[in-house]
Amino acid sequence: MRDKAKPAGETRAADVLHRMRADVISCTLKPGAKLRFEALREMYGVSFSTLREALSRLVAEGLVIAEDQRGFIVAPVSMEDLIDLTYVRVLVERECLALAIEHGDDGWEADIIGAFHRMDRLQTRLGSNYYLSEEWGKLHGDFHFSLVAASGSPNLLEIRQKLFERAHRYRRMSSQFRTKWRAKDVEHKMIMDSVIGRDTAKAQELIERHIRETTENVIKHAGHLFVQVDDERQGRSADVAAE
Amino acid sequence: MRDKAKPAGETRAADVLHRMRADVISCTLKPGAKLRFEALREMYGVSFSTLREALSRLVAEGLVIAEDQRGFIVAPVSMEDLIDLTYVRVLVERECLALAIEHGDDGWEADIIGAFHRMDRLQTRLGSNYYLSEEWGKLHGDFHFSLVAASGSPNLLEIRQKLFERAHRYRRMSSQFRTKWRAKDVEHKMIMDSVIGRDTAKAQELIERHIRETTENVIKHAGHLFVQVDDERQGRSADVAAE
DNA sequence: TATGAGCCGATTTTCGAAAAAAATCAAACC
DNA sequence: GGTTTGATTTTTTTCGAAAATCGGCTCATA
Repeated sequence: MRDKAKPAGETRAADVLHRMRADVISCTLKPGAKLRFEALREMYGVSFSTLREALSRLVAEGLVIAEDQRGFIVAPVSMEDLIDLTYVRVLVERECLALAIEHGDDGWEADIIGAFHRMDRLQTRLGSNYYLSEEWGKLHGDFHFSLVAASGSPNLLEIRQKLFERAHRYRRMSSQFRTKWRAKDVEHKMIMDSVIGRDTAKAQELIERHIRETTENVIKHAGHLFVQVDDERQGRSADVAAE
Repeated sequence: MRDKAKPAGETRAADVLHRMRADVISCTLKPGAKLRFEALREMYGVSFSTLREALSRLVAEGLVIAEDQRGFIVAPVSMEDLIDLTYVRVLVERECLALAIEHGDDGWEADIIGAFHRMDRLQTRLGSNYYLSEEWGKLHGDFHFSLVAASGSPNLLEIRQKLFERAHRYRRMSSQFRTKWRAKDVEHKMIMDSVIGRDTAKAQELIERHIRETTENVIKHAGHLFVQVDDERQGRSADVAAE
């Protein structure tokens, strides 16, 4: 992420918002890190007010926390949050799946197959370290979204998307520490088949396991990074600052 | 809401955020209304940037919509949104209740009883038109929150809260047009009793009916206000502007 | 030595003017 | 007559300087 912005069509603040969200999710901006305006201004090439606007939206999304009169920090990660997040995601994803399977039409099925193949193809092309790639993360997100896209509930889908992004940050944390990746592609294939086969119970069962196993892997590989919240304002973070 | 702010402890932008959120929810700022900066600046007595920050957060909360390069509007209301919102709320409230009943302790029960009595007392004091009062709306919200406060899932509670506020806007819309109020207090009492009696199934059943009946009443009394989304950008809104 | 009042540098928060973009209106053209 | 083009006005968006606030430090006092 360097100097000059490229505000193509959208507003400059919206551009910064997108970039900052991506940077938080990908842990380029590390959990718990203090966000100093001077540094951010240089990083994204915009002014105070514009930054502040982007930060404010991230606050409302739960990716950044505002401490009144004391600036902003990247939302910390913790074991408790990961576990809670997993719980809520299971609830929401199961419901989304049921709705989508109920309402989905042929076009929806086609989109799923398309999304799967895009993800699968890139995976083959990138080889064993595919999961570190930013682009694969995107396609993986698209695939999971395609499964539930036909749910017909905008409100639920919006909630799902925010939870997914929060979880992606945890996935990303663990992927740095892993040398071998479990057979996700097989899981994805099975989930897709059960969804298109309109087997609601099985699809829900599979997605739940998929989510839970991912969480377990995150805890196993990245659990040591999590902040143990002390008593006072102390528990800054286990890790680095913005720069 | 007039001129000078009272930024007690919190930041001025946070203060404006709270006031604007209340004004959107209470429909002082009408659904679909264009939000012009000059007018808002006068209304809340702060500068452009500060306003923009507050608006940005409301955007992420779904109460305000940003149209790139064309400013902000209050999120419109619609039949479809109300129905979808109701669906999601039922799902979330049921889950929250189950969790709270499972995890709640004595203190939790005491808080519920306290919240109920505060609401009930004000209701008696205000007489037949209690539901128009801003203060009752607050205590009503507090009561419903107390029921689920012990759920132990911060993420789910946060989602619940935002959904509740969105729904409050619809409730508020209909309350203007109603002369008689159904026996909510009896319903609240029954819900409270089943929750404290740890009867999960019954509590879920009652809260679901409570939500659905409220929605039906909103549709009956305020349905005519909803925007029928036309084709193009046209569907401005059925109603008035900020001032 | 412990306590705390007051000052100083660093950082955040607010402001309103300036730049950019969209909307409005009018004249010219087909 | 109706549509396009271009200038003017209104509204939004961005900027960086100025004000407010915080956190740490010193130093006086008990």
